[in-house]
Amino acid sequence: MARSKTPSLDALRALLRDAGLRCTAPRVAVLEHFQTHRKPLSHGELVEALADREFDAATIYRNLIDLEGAGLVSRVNVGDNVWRFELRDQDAETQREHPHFVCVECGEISCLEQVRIKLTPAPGSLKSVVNQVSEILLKGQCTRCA
Amino acid sequence: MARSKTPSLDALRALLRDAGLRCTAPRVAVLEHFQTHRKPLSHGELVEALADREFDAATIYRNLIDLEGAGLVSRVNVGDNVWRFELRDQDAETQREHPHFVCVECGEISCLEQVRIKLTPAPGSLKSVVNQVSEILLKGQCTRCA
DNA sequence: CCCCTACATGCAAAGGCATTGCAAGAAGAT
DNA sequence: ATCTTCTTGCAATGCCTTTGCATGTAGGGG
Repeated sequence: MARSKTPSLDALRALLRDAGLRCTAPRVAVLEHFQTHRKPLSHGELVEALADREFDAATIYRNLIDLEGAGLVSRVNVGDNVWRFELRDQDAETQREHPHFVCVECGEISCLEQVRIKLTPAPGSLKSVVNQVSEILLKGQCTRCA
Repeated sequence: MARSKTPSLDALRALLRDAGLRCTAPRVAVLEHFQTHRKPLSHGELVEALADREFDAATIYRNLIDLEGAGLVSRVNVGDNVWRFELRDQDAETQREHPHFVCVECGEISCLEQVRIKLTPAPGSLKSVVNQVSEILLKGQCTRCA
């Protein structure tokens, strides 16, 4: 099966159905937008992006929560006190959370899909506190702002 | 000079003065509290902790901002959409930002002072986007919640 | 030691995003 | 086609963050 680069609406509907969610216009629209904008988006950004569809903001909000609950999107916080959501990789077990990088100057958010991060336990603190790392956020300066 | 374990009020005042800030009761109180509670605290937590002093919440809020601007405290966001502040290491150049770890279950925040983190650029994405990393946040499960 | 000015505080209010209650509406099974 | 259950719209609330403005005070100068 080819990697569905095509935002086939039917595929999205199937995705929703399989997740146990009803296929409603707002949900499909949200998923479709994520499909074509593969990076963390806030509720507000999504509402604005779909403004022409005239969905209620609360509906989109609850859809994001629902999609998160269904595992279709994941919620990330890049440090500006605004929740963001992004499409989760649905490819079976390939599914791996990736670190995010936020430029402290321009605010651009990047998904570091390819980067490996290694924690060196050093002395004692790490092992005594950290059991498992599930999310990584890096902040700094991006190359464009350098 | 010994590492000032003593929350000497005079030392705190000097710290403020050197930072170009006036020594007011709220500021000293805030710094003193940080001195004895060395971990990220939110504005709300601070207000509550200093409730008996009856400082205005807005005053404490602005003090946090001022202290941050002066480099005495740093602002961190552990992913719960609430700003937190913590005392910054003032020891000359020893001063190094450390990664933070937040347990997604109990919410406990840990400062990983000793941990070294290595980013493996892998393919292309890292180098093309990241110029400099200044802040690291890890989330996961702590050993107590394991 | 008193005076002055710039900076800080208190009080109040506004803004933004997150979250929820409720009645009307629509998806999907029968 | 009908019915049940999940969703949507609309409105309102809550919490945290942020700011305006008049009053008060720290700290330098006289």
